[in-house]
Amino acid sequence: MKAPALEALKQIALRGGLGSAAVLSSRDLGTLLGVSQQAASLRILELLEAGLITRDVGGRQQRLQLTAKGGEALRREYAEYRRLFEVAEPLTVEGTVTTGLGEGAFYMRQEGYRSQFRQKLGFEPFSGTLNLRVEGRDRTTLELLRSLEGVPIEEFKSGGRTYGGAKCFPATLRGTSCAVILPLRTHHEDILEVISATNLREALGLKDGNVVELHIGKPAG
Amino acid sequence: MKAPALEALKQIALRGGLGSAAVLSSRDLGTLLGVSQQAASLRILELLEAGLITRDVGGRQQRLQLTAKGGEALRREYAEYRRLFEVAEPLTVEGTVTTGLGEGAFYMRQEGYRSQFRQKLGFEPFSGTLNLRVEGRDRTTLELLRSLEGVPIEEFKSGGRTYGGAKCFPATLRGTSCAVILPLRTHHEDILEVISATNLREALGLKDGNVVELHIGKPAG
DNA sequence: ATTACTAAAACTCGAGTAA
DNA sequence: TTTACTCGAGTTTTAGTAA
Repeated sequence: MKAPALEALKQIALRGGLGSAAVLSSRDLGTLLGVSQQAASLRILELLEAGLITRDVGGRQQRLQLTAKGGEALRREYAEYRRLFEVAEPLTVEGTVTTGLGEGAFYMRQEGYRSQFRQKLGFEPFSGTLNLRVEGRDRTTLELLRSLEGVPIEEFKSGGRTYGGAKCFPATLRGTSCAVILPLRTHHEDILEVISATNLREALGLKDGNVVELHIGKPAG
Repeated sequence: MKAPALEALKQIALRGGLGSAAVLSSRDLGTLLGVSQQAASLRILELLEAGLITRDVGGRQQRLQLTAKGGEALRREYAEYRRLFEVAEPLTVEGTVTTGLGEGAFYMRQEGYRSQFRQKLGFEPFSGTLNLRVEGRDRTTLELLRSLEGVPIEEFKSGGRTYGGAKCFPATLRGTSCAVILPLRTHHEDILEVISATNLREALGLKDGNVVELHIGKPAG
């Protein structure tokens, strides 16, 4: 997609075309873009052709609205900017301590994972995970983490079944170094699993409902 | 600024040119942008000309780095995308209490402003402003605010001079309701001015260097 | 008032190439 | 290898104008 078209798409979205229809003449769009009415008219035709917007030319005032495809195009662009500004600095996530189903501990006992943690994170993990529930705007940060590379944990087979891959992000929790682990095939839950060399719950005296800040340091792109 | 130049600036930033220098030949930049080496070379010259990047052509490998101006340009763009996808939730900004030059207090004594605050914000403002310095990633939120409408404060004339317009955003600071005021003709400083019915500095016992969280509630698009 | 066509001007691009 | 110039081809833009 060409840059001028994306710019036009963004302006239509800013004028309300993302969730609803934006009333926007080609002259006004031209003014917003700093080009002529004719050029803006062309932009609109291009966007229609590419299936990024729909139009309703009701005599006097045309109404422009982004399609799902158009919204996705903007979201991809947005993700690049987020990567630029949110990843450059350490990420902080606030989470509420919760008790999981115990599967975390089951996976943490598998040697196929343990050896990778030793090698790639540099510590022998305690055989249990600390589950943090993430809420509100911090969920955006969780989504961002999912889009980053992190430290790859490879999948492996053992005892006739496959253990899926994951990615880790070194972090600190109340000064204790640890790591966030995200399964590659995630269910997009709002839960962060934290592993550490020690039993974080005991070492830090954490109870269900406690709110903690997790600092995720400079993850790789 | 033209869209292709912005695109090039973004790619340089994504390759590490935001905080540090990106090693990036014009051929590689061309590949990233989907244009020829020659066109990418032109882009670089344009960005240098506009003062958005600096370059260090050390023989074999040129190093490109964004200037403060270049970083700001990207941040403004980012703010527009955030406006599209994130405005639904209340904004939180962290700021450090600082002492300004006292012009804030001068403006706050002008009846032309005071009457508008009474009418539009519903309180009689204390004749002084609390200056908060905003740093790091929160500067993006400041840009986002600048791109929003807020409560308009009209310009007016008095005593032979013109007092410029501004916009306000109702907010709370440590539970005390207040408002952020942004001049329309801003110098893009990293300072937020906060007004309130009370002397916030005294009422909350704030001193220079104290860090406070400002919650800006659901600003209008 | 709109949108959008035509034609010409103005740009931008990439090939060739120099340094 | 680099970067970046010239120049012709192709593309985009705008003014004029129709519908």
